[in-house]
Amino acid sequence: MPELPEVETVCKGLKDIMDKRVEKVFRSEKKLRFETQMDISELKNNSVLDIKRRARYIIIDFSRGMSLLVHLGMSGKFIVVDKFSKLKHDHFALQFNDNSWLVFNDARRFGFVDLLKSKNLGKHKMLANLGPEPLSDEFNLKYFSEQLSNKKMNIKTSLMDNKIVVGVGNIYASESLFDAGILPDKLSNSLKEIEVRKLLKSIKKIIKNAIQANGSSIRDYVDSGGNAGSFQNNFKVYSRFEEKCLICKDLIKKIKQNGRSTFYCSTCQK
DNA sequence: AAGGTTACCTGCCCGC
DNA sequence: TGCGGGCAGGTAACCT
Repeated sequence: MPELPEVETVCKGLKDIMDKRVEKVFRSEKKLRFETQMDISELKNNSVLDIKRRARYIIIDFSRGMSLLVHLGMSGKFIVVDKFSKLKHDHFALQFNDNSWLVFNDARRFGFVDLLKSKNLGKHKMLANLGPEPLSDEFNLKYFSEQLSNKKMNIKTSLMDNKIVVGVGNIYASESLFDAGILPDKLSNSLKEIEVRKLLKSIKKIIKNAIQANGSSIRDYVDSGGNAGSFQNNFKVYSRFEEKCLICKDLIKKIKQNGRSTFYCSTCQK
């Protein structure tokens, strides 16, 4: 499901649960990506101190030095509801002292929930080797040029490499390359400085705009309040195979790169 | 050792 | 209507 703008939107919505105290915990029988390090019943009687995002991971800090690390995978939802109805793909839930519930629902179960000591977060295998946030100052021209100059793989695959920059997934990789006017199958180390500069700017712009639109909803993405995003209305190429390019009217093309669909305009992108 | 391929899952949509 | 194939927003363990 989610790329950075979607996870950011979910996180913003979760501010509702700030300071609430956990009264009950629920875990389904089904396996997620992996099991929690600590027993989730440890959360009982502890309060939510903070909610953060790093890359596509959601971090909820609780009292007594515990943190919940959550990834939504492809199909995960993290929703606050008044009544918990144990739907088919509900795998984890917390009931708070005001009787509201925080529910993790994930049909494909590529996501996970982990509970660990906050001080161990930095060492967590999923967080330890991440590149910079796309909107941060560390993601700058010097850094980006250096990273790409080492890479022989196509530029679209590099954009989706979390060691280079986090949070840019299949949608925003295609959209950023279109915005920058760069063909997705160019080799990363073949980009000229002016192209790297353009691409850097486009990634930041697209991610920023998508956050403002509360993310993109294609099939089933919803935020913590159950609301869809609207950035799908701004797609220039993604999921527009054989539709007219909004700029030049030529037909949008689709190719497979690393097993994932890439959309682009062969006239506007060089 | 970088870079490509496969696995992990369920659901939906399309063509036959 | 049913069934098989292909596809889906992610990540990392495997191979070469």
